[in-house]
Amino acid sequence: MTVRLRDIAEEVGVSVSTVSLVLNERGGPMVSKATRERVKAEAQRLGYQPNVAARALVTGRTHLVSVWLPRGGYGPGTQVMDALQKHLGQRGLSLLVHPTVGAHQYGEDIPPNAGRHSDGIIAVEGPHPLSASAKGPAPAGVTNSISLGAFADKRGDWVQVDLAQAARAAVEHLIAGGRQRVAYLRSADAPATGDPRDLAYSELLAARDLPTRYLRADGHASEAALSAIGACIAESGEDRPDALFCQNDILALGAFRAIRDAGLRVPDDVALVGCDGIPVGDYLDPPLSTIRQPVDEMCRLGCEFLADRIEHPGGPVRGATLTARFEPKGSSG
Amino acid sequence: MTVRLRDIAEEVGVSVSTVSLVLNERGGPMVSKATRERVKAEAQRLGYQPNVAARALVTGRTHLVSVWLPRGGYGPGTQVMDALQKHLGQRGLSLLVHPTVGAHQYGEDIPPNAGRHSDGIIAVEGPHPLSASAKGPAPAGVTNSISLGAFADKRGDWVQVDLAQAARAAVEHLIAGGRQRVAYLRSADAPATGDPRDLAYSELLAARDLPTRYLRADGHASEAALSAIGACIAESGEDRPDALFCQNDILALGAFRAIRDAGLRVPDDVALVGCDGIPVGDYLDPPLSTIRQPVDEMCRLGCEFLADRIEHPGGPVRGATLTARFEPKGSSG
DNA sequence: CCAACGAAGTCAAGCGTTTGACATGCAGCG
DNA sequence: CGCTGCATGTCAAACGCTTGACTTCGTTGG
Repeated sequence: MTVRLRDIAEEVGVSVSTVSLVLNERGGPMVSKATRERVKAEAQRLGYQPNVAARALVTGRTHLVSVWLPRGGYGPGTQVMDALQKHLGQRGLSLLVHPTVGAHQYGEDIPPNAGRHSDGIIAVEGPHPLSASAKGPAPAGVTNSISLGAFADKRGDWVQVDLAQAARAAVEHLIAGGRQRVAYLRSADAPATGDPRDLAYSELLAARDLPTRYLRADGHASEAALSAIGACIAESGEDRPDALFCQNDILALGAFRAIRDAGLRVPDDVALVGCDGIPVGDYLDPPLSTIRQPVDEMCRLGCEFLADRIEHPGGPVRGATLTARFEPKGSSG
Repeated sequence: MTVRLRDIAEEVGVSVSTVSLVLNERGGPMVSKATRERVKAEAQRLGYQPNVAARALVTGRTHLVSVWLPRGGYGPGTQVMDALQKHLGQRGLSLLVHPTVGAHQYGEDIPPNAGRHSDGIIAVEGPHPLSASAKGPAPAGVTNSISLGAFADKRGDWVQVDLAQAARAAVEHLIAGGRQRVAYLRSADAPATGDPRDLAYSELLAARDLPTRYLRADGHASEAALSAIGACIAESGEDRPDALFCQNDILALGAFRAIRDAGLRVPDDVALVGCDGIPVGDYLDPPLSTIRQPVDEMCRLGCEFLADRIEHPGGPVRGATLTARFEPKGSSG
């Protein structure tokens, strides 16, 4: 059988309360040094581990945090998870991961009792679970949550990654390289409006009187980009884009291949810029120009804000803005 | 406040037990259709969601499953998580993810109470948590676990992916392509012995009287492969390998780049084969030859075995072997 | 010598569910 | 009319832990 507080208490000859007091190092009534030592030793010897359910029942805290993470096309997913684990772990919290259908919608992937298991929710590239825009069932009993990413929802705690400057830098870099027909490739799954990449693109091209061209991949996956760009090149002839700004690196990967499949070269024939800074980008030939997101810092702040809110539910709303950096590499000329 | 069984009971005018009985559809005492409807309606109206901690305390089940997943260099990580979520979700289980330091060792990443939160553990490319070889603290109260992957630990339930045939096919493919100096690149973090890729390599080369050459990357990351292969090429001169069999795709990625950085071409100068079948492999130029793991099937079976064991802890040990497939693409000529 | 006090520890209620044992009422039967 | 049997429901203990209120006892100050 698993060992309970009572087992330790009986062994040592004290009450259950005393054992609890000792093991939790609480400030309550005092326990003599001698008893404390005996209790600790016995707990150690028996290999006691608290029953988290019982503890959660009375304290109302589980020391678990739910992470709602876009599935599939979300490139930085692994980095985000590792970073979150690192920072949450330092505060004694573990990760309950719910991959969701996509950015800004939660769908069927979140069980209705999702909120009950955890002390808080980290919505990566998604709105706060209770917001009107959070499609899908609102889990019961959720009060602590934070929204992270480029599309952070600011109706609660948030950490936003500002892509605007980097996006402008990227587009200007393409234009400065002499590109005349710059296209923008976005995923059909992404929020349609307010994308800072899109904004930078349309603004800067308009300012130079260059034509814009919007391409749409049917989903987040590389495959979708592959067929979208393949079709675009096939039907455009000489009019095909000579530069491509992709909403994310996964799409860029598909575009990369479509360009080569068409017998064209990157960056000579088509310059390519992605977004996110996924690790494999550096290992392509040529390496992928990208907008690198400060994933670790974003997660660090997010964990700090959420952990603080869990401790003090009534505290003021907190937010922070980080800036992404454009990193030109070989793929953009 | 959150709504409890008692709130529903008072509203409807029945006892808490009755409400519990209705909501759990248990076979116990009968409840009239009329009451049942009233209870359900009221639960719906109040938005009742059970307190999982209280339930876990009495039933001993949390409906959570811990996944111990190698961090960093483990390519199929995201695929595995998505597949596990899909299959566990169908059985009402959610995912508690613990990224660990690496295959076959758990280290500091597993909190000592990890076992208490979940009904079972899925050790991906790792030994059963209670095995002697599971370095790191053995979490208390763990009885249900399954080991998944190429290095499945068979001292409990397991699903193994057999790489042997595919590895032989890969090596033979390289030899058949006329390669004379085939090298094998492995990670220093991987288990040193019993690797079927290694075995196929050494056996088949010996059978042909071809020289073997072992290269070692200092870790799982592409970066480690980059410097290992870079150094190898620099110091070998004409003697450099003309084919490279990599323990996994992430390493292959680094090797890919090192080869190009040295001014050599894939596959003309060096043929390349990886292992795992990570999604990006298809988008490289040329696409990466790889040994594709049946990730989804592995996860499906793993979830089935584990879920069954959770239901019937005393059942017989179960195991299954799946075979990986060699998929030659452009990178191996 | 007695009141007051602090240190050390215990009591017991309560967290929200589940569940086997029991209660109630009514129909049918001999 | 008393009994059995069934349908419908309630009781109350238990799960393991936390915590505010309380007890006990030895010491100290007046």
